Amino acid sequence: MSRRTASKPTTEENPVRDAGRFSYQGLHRVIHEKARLGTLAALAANPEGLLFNDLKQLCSLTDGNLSRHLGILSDAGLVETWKEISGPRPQTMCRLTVGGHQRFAEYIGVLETVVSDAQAEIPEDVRPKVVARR
Amino acid sequence: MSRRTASKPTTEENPVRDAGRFSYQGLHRVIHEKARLGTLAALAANPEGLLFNDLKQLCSLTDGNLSRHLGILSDAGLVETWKEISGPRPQTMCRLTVGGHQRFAEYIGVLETVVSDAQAEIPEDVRPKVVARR
DNA sequence: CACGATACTTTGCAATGTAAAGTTTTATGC
DNA sequence: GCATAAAACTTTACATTGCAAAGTATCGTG
Repeated sequence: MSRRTASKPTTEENPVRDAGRFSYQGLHRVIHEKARLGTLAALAANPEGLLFNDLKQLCSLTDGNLSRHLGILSDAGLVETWKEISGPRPQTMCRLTVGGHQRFAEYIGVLETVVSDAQAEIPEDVRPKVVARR
Repeated sequence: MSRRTASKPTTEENPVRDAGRFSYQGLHRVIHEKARLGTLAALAANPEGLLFNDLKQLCSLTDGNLSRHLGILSDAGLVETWKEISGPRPQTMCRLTVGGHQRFAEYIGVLETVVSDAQAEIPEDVRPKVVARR
């Protein structure tokens, strides 16, 4: 079991032929930031939208933090927010825009590439398994 | 084909039960930053190590940029660098440390979670396929 | 109608990603 | 053999931005 499962190193003998191979241009900052990535993932998992407070809990963010990140995501056209008047006081609802959904999907596609690049070289005995949560 | 393939929204009716579900604590900044993620992926793909310049090309980074990021990765104990005197002038070689390899693998494990979280809710027709490169 | 709670928003600081300029060492032309 | 250029990094400075603490506005309650 000492042989690596993967093929020989990608760049063996001539690394420059693969210039830009690991630049991951698609990892745009607006989405890549951890808090916003979590936010988008939560919204993607709840297409009907989420209340500000639920989103806050799901992503373990403070009020100020979520507010700022939502602002950034709104400015980027990835999410939309509106006031909902169901209940005692109005609350902010948010959801992905159509474009946001698309761009998030593209970003995830790049992440898949990163993961498969990495799995090609990380031996199984070191690689943690993905397990179901809770 | 209009039904979503995934189960009902994770947080339906009671989002708070899933508090922290999308906080992605394992996405540590040292690794998560795009330039460093690319650097680590390149080094993981070349376990024997890479020259400063080859790494620079592979990740499409400037000299100063790579230098700084390598410094950060070294300080964090993820990579090690040394001078190699093969050739006309000494060049810097870098490779993952054992711990760096391990921590990178853990990080990738979290990324897998992010990807599978996202894939659960992104319909296939919007989801870009992962294709072989070049 | 004062007081507290809820639901955010704004502000300020500290961290850091990026590029331009600087440094050191080695070849090369005159 | 000295000046100039190139290679290989390193340092510096600036602009961005993530985060938390403080601030604001609205609503229920006694």
